[in-house]
Amino acid sequence: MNSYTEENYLKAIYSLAQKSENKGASTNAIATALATKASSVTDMVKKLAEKKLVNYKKYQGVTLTEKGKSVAVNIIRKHRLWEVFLVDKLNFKWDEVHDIAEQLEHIKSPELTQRLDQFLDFPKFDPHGDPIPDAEGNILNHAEMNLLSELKQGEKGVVVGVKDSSSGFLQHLENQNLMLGTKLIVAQIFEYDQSMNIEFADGNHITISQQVSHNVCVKKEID
Amino acid sequence: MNSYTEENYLKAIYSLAQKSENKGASTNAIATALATKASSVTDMVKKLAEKKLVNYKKYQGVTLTEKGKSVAVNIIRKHRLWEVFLVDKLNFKWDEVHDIAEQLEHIKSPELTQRLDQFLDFPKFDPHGDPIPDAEGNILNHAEMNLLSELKQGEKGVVVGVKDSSSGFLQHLENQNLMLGTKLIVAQIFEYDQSMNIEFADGNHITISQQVSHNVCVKKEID
DNA sequence: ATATATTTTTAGACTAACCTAAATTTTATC
DNA sequence: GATAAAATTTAGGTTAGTCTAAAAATATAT
Repeated sequence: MNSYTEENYLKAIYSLAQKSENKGASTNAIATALATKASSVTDMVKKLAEKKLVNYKKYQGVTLTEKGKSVAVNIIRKHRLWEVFLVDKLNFKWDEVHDIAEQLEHIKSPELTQRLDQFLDFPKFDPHGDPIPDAEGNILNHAEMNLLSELKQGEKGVVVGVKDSSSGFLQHLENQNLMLGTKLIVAQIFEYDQSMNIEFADGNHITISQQVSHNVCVKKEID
Repeated sequence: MNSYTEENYLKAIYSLAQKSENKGASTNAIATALATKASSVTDMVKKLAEKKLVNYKKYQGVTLTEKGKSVAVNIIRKHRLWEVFLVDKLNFKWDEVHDIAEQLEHIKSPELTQRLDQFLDFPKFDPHGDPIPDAEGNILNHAEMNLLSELKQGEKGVVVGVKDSSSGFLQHLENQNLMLGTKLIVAQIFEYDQSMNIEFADGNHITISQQVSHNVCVKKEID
């Protein structure tokens, strides 16, 4: 089992890796991210290396091992699920939840996480629009995702999530048959109000406002 | 702000004070409650005394100050609210929630506690039947409650809580169909070992040891 | 390529919380 | 009231995580 502090280091290293492509996280960068000193980072990184959670060579920066990545992603999963809970169920504003989720993410109980996920109807995005990793640690890369409103005429995509996860919006999508996994083609975009006509696999067409297309996340399909 | 560990000490001292009327908690008793050593307790108690959270005189045991009591009660409030959440919203069994609530009770955010309370419709009792302190720290008096072992032959009662909330004990009760809200009559008490035969509303009878009846709380029903 | 600046690591210390073992105080017993 | 037993405290040490200051390695600039 990893300590609260170890978990925070892994999370910081993970998110630094996201930002700077495939280079390892530097000692200083980690120190800045965690508001601590470089020497403390060196100590901790050695410990994480012993536990096979990071790859570390002196002076060469740090990367997560598969094991370390899986721990980090699980914490991010919990963080984002709790954020959904706080906003959707307890009516916090999206900008008030970070510090509380920062504490809740360390609660240890896989069963709790699973049940929370279910209670929240398996949300795919947190209130800030960041994707929530699934229980196996699969996480949608933000790079390979677009808002439906960003697609151009003729482009194909599959619905992978929503930005607005209010029950009103989800209801609306369901009424329109726009659901998770739905495949679609952008048939036409109307200049006037940026509303969009889309075609489903079964040939049916619907028109949606930009407000809607701006809150639906899709993965582009290239063929 | 108090550490996780300090909070656990305050909670332990509070609950020991409940049990043994108005005497201070002894060093050994605290050590046992927290599965630590007496010498560690002495160290921590000195620290809590410096912070004006407990009254402490060497060799004389410990009592909570008003400040310490208020911290302890707030943690108990959070613990019990989270237990309600886990059982009512996430469908955990009442004997599965203690360890998780033990972690959740330390989350620091008064706003969160308040909203959770509201989300749960301001519950007055946790799933084990223990009263939930309100935001000001007022807690319902356990006085109108008896241990099942205190009832006499022929007396009626309804199960409102447990003293031992270990999952082993709760499991045992469930197996015997002794649950929160269960109505019963004391059919017979066996002198030899003080074991007790009780009758349920449906006419079924079971016999329980004094160890069990001594850990079940009931509200007497007079008719 | 050498000197300088920056980054990183090491060395040595600190605090919180814990431990064991020994010393002290209180309580119980005769 | 002396003495044995039990409870409690003290003394000294450990580990996790942190720090400052100095040393070592790497990167940058002329």
